[in-house]
Amino acid sequence: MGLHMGSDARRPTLRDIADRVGISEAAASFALNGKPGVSEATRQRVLQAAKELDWAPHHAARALTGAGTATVGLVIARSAQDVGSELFFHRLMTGMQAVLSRRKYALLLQVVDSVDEEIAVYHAWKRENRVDGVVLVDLRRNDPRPEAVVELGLPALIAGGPDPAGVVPSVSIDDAAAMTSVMRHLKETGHERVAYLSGPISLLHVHRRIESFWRASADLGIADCRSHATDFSAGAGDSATTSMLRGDPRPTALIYDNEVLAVAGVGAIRRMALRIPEDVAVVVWEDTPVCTVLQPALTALHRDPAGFGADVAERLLKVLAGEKVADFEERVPTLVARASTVGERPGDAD
Amino acid sequence: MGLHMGSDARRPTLRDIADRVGISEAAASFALNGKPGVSEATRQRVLQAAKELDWAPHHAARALTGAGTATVGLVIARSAQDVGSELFFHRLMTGMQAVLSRRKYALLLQVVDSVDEEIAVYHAWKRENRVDGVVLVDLRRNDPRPEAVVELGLPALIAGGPDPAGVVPSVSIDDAAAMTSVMRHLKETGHERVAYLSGPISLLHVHRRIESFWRASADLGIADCRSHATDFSAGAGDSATTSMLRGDPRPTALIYDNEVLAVAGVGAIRRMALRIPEDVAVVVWEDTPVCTVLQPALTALHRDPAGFGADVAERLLKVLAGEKVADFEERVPTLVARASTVGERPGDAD
DNA sequence: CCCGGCAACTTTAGCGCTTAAGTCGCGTCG
DNA sequence: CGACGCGACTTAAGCGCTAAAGTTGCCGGG
Repeated sequence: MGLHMGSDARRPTLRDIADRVGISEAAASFALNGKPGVSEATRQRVLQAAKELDWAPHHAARALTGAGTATVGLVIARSAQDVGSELFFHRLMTGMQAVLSRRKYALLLQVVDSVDEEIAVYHAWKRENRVDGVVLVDLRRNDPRPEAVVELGLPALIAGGPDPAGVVPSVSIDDAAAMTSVMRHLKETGHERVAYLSGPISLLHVHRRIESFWRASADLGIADCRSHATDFSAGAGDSATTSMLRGDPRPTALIYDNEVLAVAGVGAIRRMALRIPEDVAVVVWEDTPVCTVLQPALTALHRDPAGFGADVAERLLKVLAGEKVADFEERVPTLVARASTVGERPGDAD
Repeated sequence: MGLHMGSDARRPTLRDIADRVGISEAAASFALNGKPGVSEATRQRVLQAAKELDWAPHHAARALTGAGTATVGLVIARSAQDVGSELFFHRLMTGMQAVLSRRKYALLLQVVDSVDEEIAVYHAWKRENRVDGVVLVDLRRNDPRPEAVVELGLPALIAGGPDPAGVVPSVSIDDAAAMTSVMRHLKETGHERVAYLSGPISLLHVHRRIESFWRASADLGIADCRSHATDFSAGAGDSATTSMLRGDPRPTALIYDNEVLAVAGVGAIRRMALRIPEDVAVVVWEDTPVCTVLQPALTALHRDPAGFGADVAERLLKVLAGEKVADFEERVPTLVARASTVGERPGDAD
């Protein structure tokens, strides 16, 4: 029924096209790749034949002759995949995909348990020639990955750099500026005591945020600041919030490094019968659907993971094309002020 | 520094191994693939040489000789990727990966905007020989995809079936049983008027849930039931909740099809100054971190997306191996009763 | 003692495509 | 008018691996 093309219908090859047009395979190849060596007339006939036969280059065959694999790899270490950042990851990936697929590149995904395994995957990919390049995410302090991929000769790009060692180009998010905008906002809304509940310091971006937190504290003259590292879990969010708020004097504003932490924190705040934002203001470092839907809505740092992913992919493709690419800094995340810091403002059209 | 293996160091091939051992390429190939035709002694020497040279089969070369591509594809249509289900998807994927990578399979990912584009991707993958098989997600009513992959001769498996047409095997979740358990729970906690805020009926699983909802309503004798389809958005969750609760008599329990809907709904409920669960009980069809962290914690249907993904991958691999696989039903999601239906029970250790 | 048969290889061919190195006819320049 | 250059192809080789079809050398049976 209809044009039946079962699995047995051998896919067309260059041979078929060549035969149909009455030329050699090589000529057909030239024509299809826009190379010189065929007349325009012939080229057209080849193109036509290719279309009629529904021909497409055999991916493996191409890869075998030296063209790349048209595939980029992404390894997700399970630790980087805690519940708080899954959404971010997912969007990063889909963002990457948007540009990759436009360029006919595929995304190869792998989930592993540790950084060591991750490096093992890079080895395997390289040995088997499975990918042309990889994206490194969630850099840690003293991360062995940049060195590893360089040594392997595996083109790479860091999502969320910059690379301290400077050996792998990166696309990064300006955590310092973002933190500054958060602190400025808190300063402007009258806070003098703010606590930052961060993720694990082993993560490079967390480390940077903490540094900026203290710098901003100094620069803006916010006298009483404290920070506390968590493991990103709800439990940690709850207990850290509780102990912070037991302090005397207690902080008037809390910054949470992710959504899970924040929602747990809000729960703890409520349990202590404190009001948001009158008693404590809350800011979250990631704008997720939950932020807008909670009551009060949470002021959040809004970034664009998909756009980030797109930039990452774009630059990785440049690396693959042999271009030297410089480190790139994303647009600074914007602070979206909501009720959790500014209170209900009826006229707050949005 | 250390064992340097720059990108220029040509990767070893069968030739290298053969030379080193002093046999032919073919013999080496036999040895490495456990085929008869070489003595055990030789086989060992080949294996040894392969290890020493850090050899691995060239993926493209293998694919070219008829072996598969050791890659399975997954296309995500952007519509299926609304904020409420991103988490589910992400976990599904990582679950698939767990089994795929163990078998040396890779996951190829693609994001598209429509079902048509999705089918186009399958065509392209097939033509270019990029994948051995694909996973179909988020089946709709009259979905053209099962037919399409069959016609293409592209092995496939449906995640979240069963396929109404019965042409593609599936791994499915028993929505009917799940819905029944929800309804039974509500009946037991004394509800006689329940409203179901579902996703779009065009989705097969939503359709099934709605059907089961009504069946359960009849079976359990829950007199006053109503259901309302939404687009999964927070806005819809808010407005649908509001209008439901304006009904007279108003429902005493609300079932939400996903997290975003639920959180928005809880917001609306609060705005109407109703108490949870005293005035309205709430159940969510997906257990996410937010459920446990909200106050009151939300009773939720807990499934295991990663386990689901693993099952899907496993069965797809069987299909690829040429085995006939029957439709498979996952363990029924379990209802996790929390404060939003049963109230605060201090003795509720967990 | 010769031949079939078998184990243990080797040779050859080929997967689908690219590319370097021809080949051939034709217009052109000295 | 002949060598030369060039456009338009064709041939051949090869990417790394697999698999079918040889090729040995050795052993046992008739």
